[in-house]
Amino acid sequence: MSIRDVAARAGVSPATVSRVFTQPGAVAVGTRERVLAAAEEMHYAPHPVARSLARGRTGAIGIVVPDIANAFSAAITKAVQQEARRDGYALFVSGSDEHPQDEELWARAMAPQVDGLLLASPLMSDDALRELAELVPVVLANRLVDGIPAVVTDATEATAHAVEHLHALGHRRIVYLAGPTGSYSNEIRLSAYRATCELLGMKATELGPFQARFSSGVRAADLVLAGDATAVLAYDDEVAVGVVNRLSDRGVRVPADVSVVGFDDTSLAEMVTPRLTTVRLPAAAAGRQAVRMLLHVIGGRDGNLRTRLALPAELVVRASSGPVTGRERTSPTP
Amino acid sequence: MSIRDVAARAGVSPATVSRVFTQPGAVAVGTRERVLAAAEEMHYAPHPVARSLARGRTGAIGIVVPDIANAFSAAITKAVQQEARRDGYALFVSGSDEHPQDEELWARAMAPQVDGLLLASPLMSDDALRELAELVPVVLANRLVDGIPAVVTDATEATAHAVEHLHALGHRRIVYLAGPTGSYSNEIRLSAYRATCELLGMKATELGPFQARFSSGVRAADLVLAGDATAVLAYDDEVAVGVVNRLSDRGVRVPADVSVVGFDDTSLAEMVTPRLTTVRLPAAAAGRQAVRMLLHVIGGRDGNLRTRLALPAELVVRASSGPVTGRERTSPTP
DNA sequence: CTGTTAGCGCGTTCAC
DNA sequence: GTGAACGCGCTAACAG
Repeated sequence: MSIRDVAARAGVSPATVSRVFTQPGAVAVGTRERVLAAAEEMHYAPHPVARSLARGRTGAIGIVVPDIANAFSAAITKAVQQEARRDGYALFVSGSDEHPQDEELWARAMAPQVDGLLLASPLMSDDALRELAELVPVVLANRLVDGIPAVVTDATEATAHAVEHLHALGHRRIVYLAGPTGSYSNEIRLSAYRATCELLGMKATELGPFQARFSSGVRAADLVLAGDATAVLAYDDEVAVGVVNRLSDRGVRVPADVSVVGFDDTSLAEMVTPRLTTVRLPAAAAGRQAVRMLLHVIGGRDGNLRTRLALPAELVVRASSGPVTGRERTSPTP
Repeated sequence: MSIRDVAARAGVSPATVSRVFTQPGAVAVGTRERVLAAAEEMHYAPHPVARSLARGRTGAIGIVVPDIANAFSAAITKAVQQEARRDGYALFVSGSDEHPQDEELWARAMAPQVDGLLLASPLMSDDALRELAELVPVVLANRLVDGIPAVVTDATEATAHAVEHLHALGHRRIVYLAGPTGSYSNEIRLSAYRATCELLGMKATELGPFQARFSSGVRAADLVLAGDATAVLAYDDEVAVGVVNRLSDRGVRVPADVSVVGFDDTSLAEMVTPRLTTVRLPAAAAGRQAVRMLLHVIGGRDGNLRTRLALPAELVVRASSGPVTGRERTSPTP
């Protein structure tokens, strides 16, 4: 049942049927209704693949995230999928497992079958990114590269707030648990952390790099305890939760002995005990805006959309950060 | 740069170029290398859309999950994506937000642009499912419908183990927090719960239905406390964690006063305090097997793959379940 | 082993 | 407002 069958059934040419589905206004009302009726009866719908070939557009976009199962990636993906769907676009998803090479591989594999690509927190090189952007419209999320449109969640200010918050609680030795090297998010957080420490006259100490997962936090916790820090700024919520867990297991109380702050404010943050103080990143908004930007680049959109957008983050104070009381150079019970 | 350009450059016909990329063995070595060289120089790669149209297959499969951001859905999706990629298939993803109608809508939207569809814990009717399966190869995950291939995680036995576990700890009043009505997982859990209660001479009590999310658990906790149950079997980990949180907030200790058991064993289970006793569902294995089955149905696979697979679940005892001590008809401090 | 011939199903000029 | 003709890029059936 192709366009020809419908045409025959309705007594018109295939071209007219095509018009009915692409520019209904250009067809006489009577003809249109006759065609629609025929299509309805035959359960006809335009074949997406044939349409793609003829139009040169696929009606699909793709997204590559560091880890599909990671709560932050999932939050972005969810928003992206919803927004894409609103415009009739389907969404391809691929996870890179934080491997720059896989990332590039999957991105290139997707490129020819989509109208545009969304890269979330990509780790590949600027050059690789630019080459990719030659092949297909690309929008970056949480990464900045000259010449490529991007949406970033800007945690600079909020990170400063986090450090100030801890400082105000009396903390003078705060350690930052670094995320993946080359990650834009990590660089922003790290530099804001350093700058604020300097501003407040504290020494900046970093541990890592760590992969953005729970087990990294567990491992990091022992490293933290080996030092004299009273507060931890972890790369993301998962790491932070790992830290809290291990600390608790070792008898160190949070926040009485050590304060812990995360990043992202994924749903996890409110589910753990104590509830996590964290820097909230607008994942859903970023995902939505990235799609808008991508569809704009792909074309068809009117109005001038900005090609670079920074969405501010925000410190959310909960229960994992508190005043300094316990751990003053006294080593914890192991 | 199409197949014709490469053909011209290599001095062969388009058909030969096509063969080089589809059945290299059928082309003389010399010719093949000449073609490959030409293709290389011109950065030629077969156009996926044109290929799809000619072959009648898209090289993509789709999955519809209840909620992209849900940890269990994400775990399945991740495994599915990895397995699909191994066979060169791209993956479309769509979330239904647990709305049966959206579910059907997105599934139908995907149908014409994929070679097969994976439906995870679908809520739509059997008939809707069968109609869909007429349109495109379908494999179900965690749902059983006559005539449609399926992979299910079978929690029957493990649910019994969970109830026995609680019974052995001295619990005699266990309440089950039901998940979405019409959900296969919920039905399995519920009936196994009832059967085991009966077997052990306990009254089965249910609350719900609840949506599979944290906030549902929070709400459910108060309902639980209004009754006299000493143990809770929650539809899934998220709900269980919601229960634990609210219980803690109300001064009820877990597991000293009330024991809580979840389902899924998502990463969440090990991240919360106390660590969650839960029935582990083999999400990744189910995802992988579902893909294998789908690709088998789509065709090309040899060997006889079973069309229905049940993967056993397993009770994982952690810290949220313990002996009855506290709550013996004494109402908790609000 | 290779080339020729036909489509796959639709969109889009052009005339009418 | 409508139809005929051509092309999107590739694969498949048939010759040779």
